[in-house]
Amino acid sequence: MSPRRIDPQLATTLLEAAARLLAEEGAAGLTTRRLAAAVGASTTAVYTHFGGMDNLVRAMVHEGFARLHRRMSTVRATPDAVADVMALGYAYRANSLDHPQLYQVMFGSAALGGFALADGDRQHGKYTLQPLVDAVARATEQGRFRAGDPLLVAQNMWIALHGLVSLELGGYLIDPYDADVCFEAQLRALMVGAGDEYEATATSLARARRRRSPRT
Amino acid sequence: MSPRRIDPQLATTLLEAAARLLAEEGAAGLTTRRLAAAVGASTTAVYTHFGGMDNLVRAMVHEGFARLHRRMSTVRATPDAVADVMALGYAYRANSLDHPQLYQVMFGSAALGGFALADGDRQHGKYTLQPLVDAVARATEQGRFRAGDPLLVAQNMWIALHGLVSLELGGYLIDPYDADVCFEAQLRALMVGAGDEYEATATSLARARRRRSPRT
DNA sequence: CGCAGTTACGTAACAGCGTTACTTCAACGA
DNA sequence: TCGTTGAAGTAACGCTGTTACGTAACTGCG
Repeated sequence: MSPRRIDPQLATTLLEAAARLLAEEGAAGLTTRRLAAAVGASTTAVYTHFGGMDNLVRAMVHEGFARLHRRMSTVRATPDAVADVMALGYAYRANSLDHPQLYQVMFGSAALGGFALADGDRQHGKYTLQPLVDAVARATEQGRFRAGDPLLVAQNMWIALHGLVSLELGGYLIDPYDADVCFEAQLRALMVGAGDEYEATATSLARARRRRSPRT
Repeated sequence: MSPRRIDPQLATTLLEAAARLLAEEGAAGLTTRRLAAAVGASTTAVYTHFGGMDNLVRAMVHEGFARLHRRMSTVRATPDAVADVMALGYAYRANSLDHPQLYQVMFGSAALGGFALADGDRQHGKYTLQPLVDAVARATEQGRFRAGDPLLVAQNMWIALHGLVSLELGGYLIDPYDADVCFEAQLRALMVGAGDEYEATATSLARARRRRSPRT
């Protein structure tokens, strides 16, 4: 193949093609050679622009966290802070289901050829969690949650949510309760665990369900 | 290398070597060639005994679930069923930390060369969960948990536990709350979420902590 | 005891992987 | 117009899982 014109946007093109490959064929389908073929370049392009597959995947992960943050940020505060927390849970799960392969790479559930995230990469979840922390703080101020550190409470909710999404994407939640049932039961249990009254969670859950956003 | 005597126990030898390789060098270190070299055989042995790396890993996963089940079964029922539930949580986490690489393979957090579990393999978690289901049922009978399906409650606890262990093993729980803090906070939140009184969970947690078993 | 038949295993190869010297050639400034 | 710079291609290295083929060892039968 003859040399192509130098394309300064090749980095972006590579990232988009990599995202498509990952989404359509999974982690095993994302290889340097297939990626290069997809954009009509050679495998060297990955190295000139990213220095290797590791960094390219890292860039995808950053984009994944940014998208998750954007999606969480669309959840607006309402007078019912507990419903806000639940709505954030819906948003988190919906984003994961919209980008399942990317989610599994973001949280190490899919090893891309021994690729490993650097320590710093994992901390992108911190600012992503901020909307949840805020909602938890408001629920605490409203007296629905027990007094406590909103960050710790939010982190534990995130942990539980991740468990559900992770097992759902892995296909472990099929018998006898599917992921939908587990998810809503878990949302209520999380709110009660944080201090809310069991009966009150039903109303907030109904409100949160009505706020579910369409696929992005 | 000259042909060795036919070893009918080579399958077992391979499994043990594979477990050691996985534990010591991680998923990336477990390759057919290194495995073959470790037992002084050729890569063909993997295929005659297992039909490929997939089935060998599957056998390791089965063993992993069996070991998890054994460990969960060591938790005895006491008059404080909530403490029993918590003790099962400790056992679950301890087993995962004792065999981190295996845990990540069991739950798909480490892709071994595109290896994927079959649907049936994932259902080994069902009987593994039985001790937890029993303990939840007893806590319900004792009036500490809200009336409800013990299986669903137990499954949600498992989901949250898996989230914690999964993120802990992935190195995501470092700032500002480490995994130990999150774990005990989550245990209490799970019990409260299931219906227990917040104050009562402190006593049960103290009991469960005293029952922690040494490494196996 | 001796001779098939079956099976376990090693050798060697294939395709594909990430990665990297080395080369070529387009783009830009003087 | 020419020299410099840097992006991209070619081709190779060592690694991976997998498999066709040959061989040697064990097993059952006469």
